[in-house]
Amino acid sequence: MKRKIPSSKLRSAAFTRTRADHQAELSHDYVELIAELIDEKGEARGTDIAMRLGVANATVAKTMKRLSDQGLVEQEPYRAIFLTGEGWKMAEDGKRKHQIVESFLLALGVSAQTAQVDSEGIEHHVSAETLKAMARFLVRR
Amino acid sequence: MKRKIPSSKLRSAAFTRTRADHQAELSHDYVELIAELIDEKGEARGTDIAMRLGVANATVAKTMKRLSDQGLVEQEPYRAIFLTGEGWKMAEDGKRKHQIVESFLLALGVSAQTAQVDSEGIEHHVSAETLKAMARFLVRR
DNA sequence: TAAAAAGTTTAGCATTGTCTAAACCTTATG
DNA sequence: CATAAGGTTTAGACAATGCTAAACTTTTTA
Repeated sequence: MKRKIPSSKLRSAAFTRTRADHQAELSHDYVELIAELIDEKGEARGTDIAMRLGVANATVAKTMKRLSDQGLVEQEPYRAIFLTGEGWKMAEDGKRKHQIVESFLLALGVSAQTAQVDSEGIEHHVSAETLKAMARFLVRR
Repeated sequence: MKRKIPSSKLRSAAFTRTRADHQAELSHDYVELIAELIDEKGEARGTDIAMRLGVANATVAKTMKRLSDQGLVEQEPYRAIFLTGEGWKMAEDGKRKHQIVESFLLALGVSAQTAQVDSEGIEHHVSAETLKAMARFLVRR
């Protein structure tokens, strides 16, 4: 009973998804960095986030409000930023994905630096199925 | 004389690149679709673009103005849209990339539908080096 | 060929993510 | 412990991308 999905439908869906993805990606990047900073230093401060991400302090402050509304981070005014349970889950998930993709690219034979940079970009667009295939490749190759 | 690039620098660069990529992605998607429509029907009309991409007519009109400013498309008022030389180059480049990534995912063992969807997302984040590695894999596997 | 239908453009608005500059707290230091 | 230095927040601006509604042009059709 499987019907072929018309490619125009698929395209429109993919395009719509792209828009949503871009917002999600930003959240992921911020959340993952906050997790790293907490691991490294015990807390994540606005300035540190701004510096590492290469954006202005004000941008970080505004983004933190959004992430807070989304239930991903917790923050008191003028204090450092922490992750909620959900935030941690997202960060760990991202890290896992990232590691698989990066290792995969290395195994494929690209340079360490390219693997690092490309995996940041690719990480957010890899479905569970593709991720599994990459993991399989790493084991079986 | 090679110095190790600090990971914070790399991250900021990657993040910055991500922002630029997101803007470029939209242009790419529009341009590639226009190319497809011209191949299929001889011309690309606003309504067709809007329908396939799932956006409003007005959005297409606005985007076309931007693409025109960027020298990617050509258009007379109330007439169909065509690509400039640069536009064609971009479209062909994207198509080539897309095909490599999609074939690669298939070769990796993911389903046809996942390959189609994921390749749309991944395509825009793959460097020349990674693309080459994927092509090599396709040939040598 | 005049009227209806279809397509395109313009106007005006909303949202997101960024910035700079200024105001505001907190921490460190003399 | 007063003040300077350093972080944080707020205000206001801007560009990109999207929308709806209305105006306008082109094409179709009766």
